[in-house]
Amino acid sequence: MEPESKYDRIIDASLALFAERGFDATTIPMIAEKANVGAGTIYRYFDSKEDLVNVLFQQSVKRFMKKLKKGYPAHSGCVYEQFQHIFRSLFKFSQENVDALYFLEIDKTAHYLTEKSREILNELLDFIYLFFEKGKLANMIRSLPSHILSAIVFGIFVNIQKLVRAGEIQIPCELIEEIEESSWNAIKRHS
Amino acid sequence: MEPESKYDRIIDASLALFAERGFDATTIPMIAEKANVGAGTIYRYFDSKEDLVNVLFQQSVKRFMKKLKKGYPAHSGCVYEQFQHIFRSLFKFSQENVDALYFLEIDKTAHYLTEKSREILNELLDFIYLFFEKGKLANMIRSLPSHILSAIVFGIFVNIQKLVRAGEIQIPCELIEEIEESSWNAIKRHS
Amino acid sequence: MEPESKYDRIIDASLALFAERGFDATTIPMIAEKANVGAGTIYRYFDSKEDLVNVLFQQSVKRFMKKLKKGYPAHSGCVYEQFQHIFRSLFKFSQENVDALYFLEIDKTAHYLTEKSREILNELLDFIYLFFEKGKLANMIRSLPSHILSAIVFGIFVNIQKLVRAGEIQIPCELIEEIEESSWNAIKRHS
Amino acid sequence: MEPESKYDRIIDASLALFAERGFDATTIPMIAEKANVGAGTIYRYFDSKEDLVNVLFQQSVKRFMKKLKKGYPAHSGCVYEQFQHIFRSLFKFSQENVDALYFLEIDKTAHYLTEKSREILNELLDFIYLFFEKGKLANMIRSLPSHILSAIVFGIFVNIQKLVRAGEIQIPCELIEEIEESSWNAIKRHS
DNA sequence: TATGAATGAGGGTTCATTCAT
DNA sequence: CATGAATGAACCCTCATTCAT
Repeated sequence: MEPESKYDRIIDASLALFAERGFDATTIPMIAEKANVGAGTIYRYFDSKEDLVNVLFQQSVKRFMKKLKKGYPAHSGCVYEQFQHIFRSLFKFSQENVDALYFLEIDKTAHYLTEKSREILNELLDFIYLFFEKGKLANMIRSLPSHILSAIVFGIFVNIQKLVRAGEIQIPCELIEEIEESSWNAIKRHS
Repeated sequence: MEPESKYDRIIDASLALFAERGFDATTIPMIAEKANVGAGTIYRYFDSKEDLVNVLFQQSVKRFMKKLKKGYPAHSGCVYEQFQHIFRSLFKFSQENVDALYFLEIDKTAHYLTEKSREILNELLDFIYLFFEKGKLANMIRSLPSHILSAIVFGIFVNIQKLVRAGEIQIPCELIEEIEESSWNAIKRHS
Repeated sequence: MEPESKYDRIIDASLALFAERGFDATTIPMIAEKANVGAGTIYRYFDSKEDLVNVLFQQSVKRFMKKLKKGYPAHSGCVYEQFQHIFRSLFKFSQENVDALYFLEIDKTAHYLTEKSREILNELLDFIYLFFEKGKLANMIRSLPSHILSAIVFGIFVNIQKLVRAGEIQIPCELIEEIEESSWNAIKRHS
Repeated sequence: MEPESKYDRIIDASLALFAERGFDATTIPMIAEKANVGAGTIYRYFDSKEDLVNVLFQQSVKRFMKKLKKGYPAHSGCVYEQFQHIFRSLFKFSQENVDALYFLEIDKTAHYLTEKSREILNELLDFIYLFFEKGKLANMIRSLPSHILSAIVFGIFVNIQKLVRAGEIQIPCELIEEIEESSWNAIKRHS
């Protein structure tokens, strides 16, 4: 018997496969084999393949948001400190689950996402956008639309994470401060 | 009769569909209908769906590379000028064909890419990497691995382009200089 | 705990479901839920779904046959009296168990019936046929093959019973004498 | 190559199988094999298995209704003549297509029938009911609800037709007049 | 004895690909 | 050359049946 419960094995296997191949190219038999369960077993835990991906999506977004909000220096007023918190949350999150980051890369318009999933993603985005709005008011952040600023930070991070998953970078830990600074430079206001 | 040749119509239709829906969610009948040809006709020009996507991929990468090399200030020695050229090539390329950019967003590990396609992508990457290596030697670029620097620039651009295609940004033309500066700030050496 | 034994609850639940939905559209989980037992429990009492339906079939046919034979005026010689007994047995049987009648409506060629079940049905038919044969000899019954005469009487009754189960007739009790007469008219010899 | 078109072969094969085994016990592979076509081919002609059965149902009911209305002595006023027409239409219809009669035996509440199908069946039933209503007014028909009278006539005919399909009766042609009379006796008013 | 989680064969259906026209 | 009807492998999913508890 495997160390994990069947549910966990299905979660892990499908997360890995979705991250590697995408939703449409991942088949239920693939997930079943990787999770070492029967194909039918997946349907004891999830209504459908679509349900499964949405559970994973919502779980991932919620976990990231929890990590983000935990210890967020909302009242320090220091924009850079807040940025650092966001960036390091992203890093820690990706360290804990390389594959879950796949969902932060997903297009909001992905055809298999439910309305509920989109709502949850929007909660995350609202949080991020708020940071940028405040940062702009404080004259610390570039005067760009918040969704563009967001696209910049996440674009950088997610694209680098792809390299990690592809095995092209072993331990980005040492570089992470450099990348953090680089990201900050991308969005900060250069007086 | 349509203005374009059947071959071109197939190319255009499949490019648009792959960009909109992804490879796996795009079917041959969909392409045939959009291209206004019979499904069988596609197989007169391409061996398979996989062949088609690889032709498109290679064509897109090659076109971008051509644009990149044309007028590239290789000998000026000015790193910033070179960066500007790269960034503006990217922008012009995306202006001329919104859909082709889909392939610059594609993971090198996409399950349908052939070895040949990966090689061609690597040619592009080598060019980009060379720029970064020289830039680092010239003390103009951050001391980060070149594939990370590349991931930063392309991560920013492609992620923003997603917003364009999603219709969330109407005319990024006005913002493009801002974004260019932002990207440059992300990679340049801040003494 | 339910009033009935688990066996009885399975019998009742499956009978109701087969009558309502048919054999093929009834699933074991459905039966288990309605009977308030685990799905596996059904297999402690029956070898298979097919076995279950055959047990029900045979039980139903036997019960009806028992009712038919009980008090049958075999020696009165009065064909009409005998017919009345048959018809009223059918009616009483359907009153006592609306669902069991499902099996008298079943085609002898139903794909899930075993040879044994067919034999038992034939025993019933033989009894019925004998009645018709004697009735014809006594010049009381139309000169038609017995299986046709049988098809007439059962066709009428079972088809009307369908209306009852569909809820289109509330209380056929008042009409039953009319229907009995109608059925008798269909088969009796009109001199 | 078979004599019929693929469409016709699918129609014939599925009609035979539905009549023999019922909707739920008939599988698409079964139909494909009997029709000598690929399974996928069925979906070029029908949206789904449900669509197929509804097409067959509506076709059958419409054909029967057409036959029924053709030459119907609506204005003769002679109830017996009208009954004869109905009965003989039923007979001719069953002669032309043994299997199509399956659908006149179908429960109106069958889970796979669409609303459209039910409407079409109701048109047929309205026609039949009207005959009975007029017959009762003319004091020629028993004073029973029309749907019961209808159940009687169709119950008889369809049940006998089952014997034909089971191969238990070879040529009912000779007996048909007897059966017609028998059916008439079942519903006519015996003064 | 009783359970229901687990299974995998087989259901309905889609779609990349072929080929007769 | 061009087509689209035809195919069947493989998709997602259900459910009869088994078996560890």
